[in-house]
Amino acid sequence: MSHKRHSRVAAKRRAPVFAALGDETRLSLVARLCAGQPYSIAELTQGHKLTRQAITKHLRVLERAGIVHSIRRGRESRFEFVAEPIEAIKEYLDLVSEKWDQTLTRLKSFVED
Amino acid sequence: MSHKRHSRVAAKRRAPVFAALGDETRLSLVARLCAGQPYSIAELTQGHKLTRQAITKHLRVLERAGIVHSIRRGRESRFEFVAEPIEAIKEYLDLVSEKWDQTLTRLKSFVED
DNA sequence: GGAACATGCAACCAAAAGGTTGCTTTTTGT
DNA sequence: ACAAAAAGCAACCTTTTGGTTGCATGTTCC
Repeated sequence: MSHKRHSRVAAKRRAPVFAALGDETRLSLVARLCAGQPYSIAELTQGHKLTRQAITKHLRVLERAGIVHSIRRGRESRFEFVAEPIEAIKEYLDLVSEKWDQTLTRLKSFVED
Repeated sequence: MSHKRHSRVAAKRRAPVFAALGDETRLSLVARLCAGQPYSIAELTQGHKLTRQAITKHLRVLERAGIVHSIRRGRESRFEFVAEPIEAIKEYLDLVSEKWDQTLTRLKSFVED
């Protein structure tokens, strides 16, 4: 199980994760959920100007991207944060930065010649 | 100029950056561009099944998000990578992870009691 | 000057996104 | 048993997205 292969497989799943984070409302949901406690839809709707149904849709988007996970508990469904997908794209962004930094370094040494 | 204020100002710009990365085609463009050299639209179109116009649109999306920057040089417009926006969302994701880790730690110590 | 190249611009199109409203179903608490 | 709470389901609407084709404009180079 090479690292390379791992990131290749994960590659297809990256765009949806970025896309899921590409919305202010969903970013604020993530901000609340990553604090740890699971929240019900009704609770998560609090503070937003949107309807419960709209929030539900956003939560499903996050869920499809794997960023969040829901379990029905009684009459409410509780959503909780899942760290892996975000860790994965962080690693990806690290690669991008690294690649860029290498370029800068190379450029600098070229100028210094 | 507090750190807090800096990230508050940047906050509005975060979602568009994530959104811009939420597409396979654009991710692959970023992957090419972060290697350092500027590329023309025609060059960036190579290897994609899409038309030049489609690629142009994707590049404009990246540009609006600040991830990329274009300068007209003669008859071609050369696009080059800009690192800041991606650095910014990396920092943001670090905060999310950190918040989550704190929760795990708190949870663990609770269980241990 | 004119052919070939690189883009820009615009109209158009289908599908997806982001919302809403309205109604049903499941659970709870008294 | 029943009212209220929480969520699911579905239809509908508007705007955005991702793509196309067709044509105009600006540059290069011989």
